[in-house]
Amino acid sequence: MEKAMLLNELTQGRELTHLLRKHLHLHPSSPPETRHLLLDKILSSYDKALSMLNSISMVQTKPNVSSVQESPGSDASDKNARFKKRKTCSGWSEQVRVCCSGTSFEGLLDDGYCWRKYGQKDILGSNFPRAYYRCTHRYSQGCLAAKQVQKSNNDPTILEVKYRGRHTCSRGRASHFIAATVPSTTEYKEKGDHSRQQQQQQQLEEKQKQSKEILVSFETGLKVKTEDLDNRDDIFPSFSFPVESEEVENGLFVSPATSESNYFSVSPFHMGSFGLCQNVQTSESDLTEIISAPTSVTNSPIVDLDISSLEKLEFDPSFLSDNPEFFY
DNA sequence: GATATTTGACCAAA
DNA sequence: TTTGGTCAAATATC
Repeated sequence: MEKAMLLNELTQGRELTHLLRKHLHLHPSSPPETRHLLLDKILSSYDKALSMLNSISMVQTKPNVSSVQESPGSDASDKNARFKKRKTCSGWSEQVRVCCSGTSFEGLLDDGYCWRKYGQKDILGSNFPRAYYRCTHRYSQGCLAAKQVQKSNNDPTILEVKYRGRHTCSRGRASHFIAATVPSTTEYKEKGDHSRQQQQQQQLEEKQKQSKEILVSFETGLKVKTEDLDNRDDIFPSFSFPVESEEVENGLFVSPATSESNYFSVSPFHMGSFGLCQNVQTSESDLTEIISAPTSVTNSPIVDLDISSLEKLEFDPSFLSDNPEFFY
């Protein structure tokens, strides 16, 4: 499955390159923005492919990449365990990409938990520093959840967030970012589990009514991607876009059977992922539709597009493969 | 005063 | 020796 996705990404990159070439040769007077967008897409596609390769190699070399929380020495509250873990072994296992079309990330980073920043580092080869956060309740409740946030090299509007550990704290905040649970919802669609999916949908709708503030954040433009990860069954319970749901806690939202990327776009300005180019208005009901949009998620490899300015390029991934002649 | 953030230093893995 | 992750003192904010 990952191989197929990888091929898909690489194929997409190749075809986008052809498209760019076509633009350069046949439409030399086309606006430079279009070319830049194509370039961005190509880079994103290869980015994705590379990250897939990385995760695959991680699986091969480290069969057990489970949450660090379960490994000894990861409990930083234990002073004696200080520095025992390091980087690649440290188990940053869940990666989410948050893209903001605006200038502020704060709302998007508010994933429903209380995080406390404890460090920041310049990372070699990265244009932007990486910030380290841990749960505010680390010491009061022994919650070991942590995350690191870094702007993407290729696209500073994208935040790459890696999560580690589970939240064991009793968070007292309203649930946020329902959208984050969407991946699983779409999984159900894929699997044809309609009844369960309907239940999820109802729950989503209820929760949406309870958290209008989320919409404000969404209106600023948000893309969330969960990249796959080997220990999928550990992702969503510890995934830090919480939903106060028994089902979530019990894993109904958990353990997607596939390793496809899950990608969401809920911005009227960023409805750009392949296959998710419907017109969108930002309202609660529409948000629900967006969230449940099946095609956008599993069929859409992460490609950060801003189709708003690239309307002519709207297409579906299947279109790419079904219509290779389009590019020639 | 309590809590959060910043930032230089430290540690250990690579 | 380099570099990522963390600590903790200083500083800022409420």
